[in-house]
Amino acid sequence: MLGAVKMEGHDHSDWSTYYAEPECYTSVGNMNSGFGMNSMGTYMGMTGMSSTANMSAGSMNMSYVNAGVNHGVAGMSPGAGGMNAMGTGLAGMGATLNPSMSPLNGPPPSMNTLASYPNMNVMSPMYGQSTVRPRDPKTYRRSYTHAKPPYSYISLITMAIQQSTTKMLTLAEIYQWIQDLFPFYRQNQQRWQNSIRHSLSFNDCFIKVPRSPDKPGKGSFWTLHPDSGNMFENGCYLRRQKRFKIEAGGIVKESSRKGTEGGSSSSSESCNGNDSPSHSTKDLKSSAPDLKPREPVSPEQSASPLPQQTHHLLSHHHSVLVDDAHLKPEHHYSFNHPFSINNLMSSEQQHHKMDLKTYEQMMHYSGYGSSMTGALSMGSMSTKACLESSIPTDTSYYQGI
DNA sequence: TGATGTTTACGCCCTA
DNA sequence: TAGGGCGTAAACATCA
Repeated sequence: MLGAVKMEGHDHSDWSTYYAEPECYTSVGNMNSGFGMNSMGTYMGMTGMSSTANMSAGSMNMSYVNAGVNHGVAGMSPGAGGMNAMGTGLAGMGATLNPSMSPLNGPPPSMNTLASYPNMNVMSPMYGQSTVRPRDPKTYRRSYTHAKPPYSYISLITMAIQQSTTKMLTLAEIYQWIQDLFPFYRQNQQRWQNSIRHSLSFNDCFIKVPRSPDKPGKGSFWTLHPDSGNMFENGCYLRRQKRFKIEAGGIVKESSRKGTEGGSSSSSESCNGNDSPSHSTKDLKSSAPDLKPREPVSPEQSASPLPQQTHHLLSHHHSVLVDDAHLKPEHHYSFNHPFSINNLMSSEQQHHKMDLKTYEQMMHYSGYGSSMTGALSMGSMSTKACLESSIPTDTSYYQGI
């Protein structure tokens, strides 16, 4: 299934020294059991957590979430406690984490603050200068901030777009989001940014939406194809099972490629079974240049400023999100995988809706390998209410920061 | 001029 | 081993 994630640190001359020790994040290859947490946890490094045996993998994942949330392109400031709901289910973790895990020594970390940025400093590789366990700087050289995240560029782009309130980002915003979230990408920008651009252009799952004339600026907005939602099965943002491909004629296909990446598909089935026939997906992509731009507005406004076509596109998307998600377990916002964007980008509302009972159940599953955990990360996201809470119209998360 | 966007090519790795 | 996903490089075009 998911391929092993190769550690890539091409430009670190002493890369091996960073990961010479077993704590380095390893292959996510065998996802069957405990994949998510093992791999995520190892990737994350969790320098401060190595001494925290009780720390569940799930909690690691959650900490990762916060990084994503707090560093979103929305300009959210870290540590605002937006992820309180996440903490809701982490009562047990507080004790585990504190005080050793908290660099603050300040306000007693509520469940809210558990998820806040300061803790991330300790728990996240991205901000990997642990303040918890002082080490000899000469001997402690591992820097997980330099670990390449186990996400493909497509995954990163998808995550960035999905976490944005408007579900549209400019290229620069995507760059910024990635860099903010993953310090690894603060270097060698030319290389990975080229890959990002390549991914955006090459993959049909990304749609370019031109700016409106009254919103001048560089570059277009990029959004996700409405039918691309299930590229990452189970929400695992590591490697797509199937590529989202739009064939001539508007058929969403799984592609095949050899030699040229754009090779046409041999299959005519719609992407991952998401056979939404309501519109021509080809049109969505091919006609993207014709789309009038979005107003970079709040989602509440998104219903109107968007040009007809774009609006149609997005509203279709939203309706799909709401309606289809309710019907289809494998939907965008039904991701229940440890590497799910939901684990990275869980919204306050989502976690509010994860009832405590569910969480308690979760906490009884020590191993992340349990199929429970992934779903738990999303709590009751399978419900329409939760799904709706995650659709773009819901900006309260950002507002609450 | 630099950022953005498109396209082609190639290699690596994984899975069936 | 072929097919497919992905990363990377590079050339080129367009645009602010």
